[in-house]
Amino acid sequence: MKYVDVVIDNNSDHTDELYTYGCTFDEVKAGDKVSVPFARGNKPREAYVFAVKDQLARPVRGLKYVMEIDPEISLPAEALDTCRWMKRRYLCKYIDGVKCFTPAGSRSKRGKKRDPLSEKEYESHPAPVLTPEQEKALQQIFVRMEQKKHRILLLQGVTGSGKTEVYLQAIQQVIRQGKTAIMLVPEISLTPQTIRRFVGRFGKERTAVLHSRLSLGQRYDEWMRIRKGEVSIVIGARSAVFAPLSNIGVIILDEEHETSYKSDKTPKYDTLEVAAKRMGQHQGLVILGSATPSVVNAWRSRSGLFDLIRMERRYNETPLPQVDIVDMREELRAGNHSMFSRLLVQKMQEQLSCGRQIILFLNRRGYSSFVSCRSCGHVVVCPDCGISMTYHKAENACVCHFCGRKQPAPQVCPACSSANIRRFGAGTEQVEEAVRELFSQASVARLDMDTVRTKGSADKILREFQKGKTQILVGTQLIAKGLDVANVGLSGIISADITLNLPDFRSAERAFQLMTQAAGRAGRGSETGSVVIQTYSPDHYAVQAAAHQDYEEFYRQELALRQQISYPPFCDLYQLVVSSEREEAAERKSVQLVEELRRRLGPRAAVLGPSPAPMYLVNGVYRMQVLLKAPLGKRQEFSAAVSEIRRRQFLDKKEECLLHTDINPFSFI
DNA sequence: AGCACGCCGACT
DNA sequence: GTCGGCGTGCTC
Repeated sequence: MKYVDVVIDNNSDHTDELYTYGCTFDEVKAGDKVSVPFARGNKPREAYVFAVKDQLARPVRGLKYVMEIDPEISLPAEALDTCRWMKRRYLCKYIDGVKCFTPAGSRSKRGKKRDPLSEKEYESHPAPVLTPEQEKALQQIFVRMEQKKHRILLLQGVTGSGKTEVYLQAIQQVIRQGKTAIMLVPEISLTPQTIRRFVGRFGKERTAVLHSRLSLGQRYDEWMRIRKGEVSIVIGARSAVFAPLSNIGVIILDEEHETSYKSDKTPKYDTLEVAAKRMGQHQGLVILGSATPSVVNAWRSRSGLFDLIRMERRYNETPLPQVDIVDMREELRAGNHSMFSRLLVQKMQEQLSCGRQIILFLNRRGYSSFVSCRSCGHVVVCPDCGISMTYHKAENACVCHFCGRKQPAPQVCPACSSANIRRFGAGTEQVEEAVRELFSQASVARLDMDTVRTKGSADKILREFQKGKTQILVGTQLIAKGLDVANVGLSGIISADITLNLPDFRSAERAFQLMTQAAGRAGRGSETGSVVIQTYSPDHYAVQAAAHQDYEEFYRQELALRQQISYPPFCDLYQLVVSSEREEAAERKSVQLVEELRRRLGPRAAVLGPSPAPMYLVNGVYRMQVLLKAPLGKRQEFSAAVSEIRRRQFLDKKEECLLHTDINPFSFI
């Protein structure tokens, strides 16, 4: 007879603990999925074995027994350890962590193969000759691999420096050593071309691809292939960091700065942290790649926490584009009220006349960003979320960009019935319209979440552009990604201010990354490209640094600011949201939370709030926000305090309040 | 969360 | 008497 500690698959905070059962199956091992009788009805429930013991540490009243062991699903010990760690780190439940590691689907009933790569053929491309810089980067990686110690490396390489080839050969080396690898890319770059490149190099037999387009069944089958050791490489988006590989040698995060590496739903994990936790147990490497690293990881790589490898030359030695900043205040003074500066129009004409393509960025979809009454000042606001609604001309509707709610655009002011209702702030829809008017002979396309939804895949729109069928492409930052080599002579940023002025401490970082990426799209062929950045803040350091393509300059200034006002990387920032259907309860409980935090963490702890959350009223739930800054090295203590407060003061449903926590969120909205 | 238990009012 | 409303408390 064995005894097992299990986690019940029950989505409740109240059952988030280890339950001890007897087990008559001697083959039971930690990680097994089992079936156990639970609660009064003794209804069979799924559970996961976290520990196996030969004796009970203390007597258990009413001990029950494991009914059966699922022969299909079993997690490696390392995964269990990562689940325990996730519970502490992200204040989630055991089962939330377990769900990350287990497939949602089930075995195919008819034993059919559901291989997502089965139909296609993949050409194998031999490894190209490396540039001296790539060779050097790779050697540094190999040296780290030889040491067989856990290490995190930041590969900071300018756009076009050939980072992907370095990843490919690093993976090759890991496989030669008989180990496995996980290659992570942002969902948006998980295109057929990317998949083709990796599968083409390593062959589909040894590669598994995990992405959001897979069906539950396909995902299950891929999971089984991985778990059985049939594959050596897993390529996928964020969630692939949980791939059940054993003997992992390296986990690579390409475009490390992308916000999609932070999960936005429970458990709100940071992919890099999970990768580091797993590789700590496997004694392997984590490689981060970016042309514009996040300030946090740039700092870690410069303070010795991570290793830094740089690649500063473009693969084909293409010169950097020429960047012009246009001060839109001066355009106004000169009587130009349009959204295009004179310089941008002139450059667009030049490019069109010599047959080159143009991309225009505006980081806001829709037609107008808000609708407001000129008589009384009323702004059309989403009734569910309380944020201003965006006008979409194609549908003549007001759309909430947070919850997606759509309603007809009002003809008169809903508050005072005045006909003086107007739309403000241009979006991509309006830019597209204006471009068509200004350049009626040119072919124009738009790429944003709206056109992706209605006009087929982003891939299709991008392909048309790459084939040269489209001359001008208007879009949000979606086009700053996926777009690779094309005949782009000019890249225009319609308004750098939208990103720059977001209410978030990372807005400058985002704006810099966006501008740099946009600049990187121009002139990737043989000729020098041109970039125009339009802004009302031409002297802002992020704009200046982007214009000079100078990452270090941006980093230096941004880091100084972060230090001054204590933001990451100099602290961990906790977003705590108290929510309730009763406004009064949310308010009272959030005040109590602040007092409790101060009492436990001392008066010097930086507790900000409570204040109404950015989305104060969402679907009938009121939300109060408290921000908490944990100084470096205090993370565990602060997390434990928050966890304890939640357990003692928010678990009882009489409180009518929930406490949501997000540590270092990527957005506060 | 989900489910059984139980205490109370309404109805055959 | 007994059916069923949902408030309460527990789950190895």
